[in-house]
Amino acid sequence: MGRHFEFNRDETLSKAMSVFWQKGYKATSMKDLVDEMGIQPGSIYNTFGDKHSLFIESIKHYGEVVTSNTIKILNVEGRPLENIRKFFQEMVDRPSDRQCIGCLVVNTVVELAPHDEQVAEAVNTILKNIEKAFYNCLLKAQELGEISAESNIKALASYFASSTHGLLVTGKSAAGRQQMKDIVDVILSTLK
Amino acid sequence: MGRHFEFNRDETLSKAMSVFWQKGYKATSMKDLVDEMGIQPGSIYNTFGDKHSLFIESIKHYGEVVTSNTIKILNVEGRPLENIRKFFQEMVDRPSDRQCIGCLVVNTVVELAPHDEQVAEAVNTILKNIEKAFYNCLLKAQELGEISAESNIKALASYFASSTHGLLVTGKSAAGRQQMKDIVDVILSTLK
DNA sequence: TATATTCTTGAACAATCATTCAAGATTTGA
DNA sequence: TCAAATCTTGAATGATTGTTCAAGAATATA
Repeated sequence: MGRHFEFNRDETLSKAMSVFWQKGYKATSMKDLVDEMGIQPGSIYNTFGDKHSLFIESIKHYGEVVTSNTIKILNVEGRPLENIRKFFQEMVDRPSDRQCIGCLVVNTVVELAPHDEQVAEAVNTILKNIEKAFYNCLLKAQELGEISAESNIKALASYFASSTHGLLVTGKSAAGRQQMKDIVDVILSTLK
Repeated sequence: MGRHFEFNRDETLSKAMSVFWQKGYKATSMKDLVDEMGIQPGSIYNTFGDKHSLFIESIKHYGEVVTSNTIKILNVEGRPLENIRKFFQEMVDRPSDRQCIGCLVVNTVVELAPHDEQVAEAVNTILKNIEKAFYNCLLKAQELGEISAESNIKALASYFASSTHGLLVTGKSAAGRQQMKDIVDVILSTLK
């Protein structure tokens, strides 16, 4: 009983996520959120709590929607190493505006994680998922004999995750496509 | 003629730089700067202009003092590849609080560069210097026969710079020392 | 239809933000 | 010693911040 919600919770959360992704946490004002989400402050506070809680939810939403979609390619059946190559190729092929906004998780690690325990926890969960995806992929590659049984795939997984972060930062600066391609070539050379 | 300055310009600039480094641009308030720099708003505005100008100067100061000191190791005479290894070893050996604040340039690339042309320019200048340092080091390695003449040292220089950014992000998250060491081992394996 | 319940609105709030400026302090040159 | 010049101070400014809340709108049940 009572009045119905006039907006879809997931849709507005997704819009909030986009604003935080583009502008960062501190630079996003409640006015920005009101404008973009299309609902008034009261509805935001009633639905998501305060700005900080909305941000935490936005990060989790990012992990469930954006990140999990990005790393899906690593789970494709067939040739694991080829999946890793495609993953990095994908990072190079992004249009320049997409390079500029980078990744909400990496952006947040840099801006907030060291000063905010709650944010750090939400972000680290996603980071672990990324690393796990690389690890599982490398494990399959090892089982299929695509890489040596002596390879330290735990170290390799951490390395590919860290390399991804590096590319996301490099993509945000004035790096051109060719430079990104060069870097990816070297990153992937560790698989030979 | 007239009253003398009671503070040293470079010293206060260095203090401002430290605050921005620790907290980021948006999260640093004028009150923070007044507290840390030890001078009143009027003196800050009189000496450095507004907050944004002070930030630009802080970045340039960082490039001249911190970055240039960090990459100095790449120019040491003798065995260039050993210099690169020492450079990355240095990144691993940093204490955890140093890992957390990361690098002002990388922090700024992520937080501001995509939305602020002036900042982007100041930051890109430093990024180019880092890459150039790697390039010159690799060039010497090639001349000394430490690496093959066929190596694409331009790509390698971009790669090492990008890898450094990745490590700085990884260091800001919950990564432990062993994980950082593992990553560095893989990064350096491209030199073999 | 009447009442209770719940969501929406947006004006109002106190706190904080970056910035300014007039008054006071200090120094130099006359 | 006086006047001009320059730096320091910190209260005041208006804008913006995140947040609240009372009034209005919509729905469900009785």
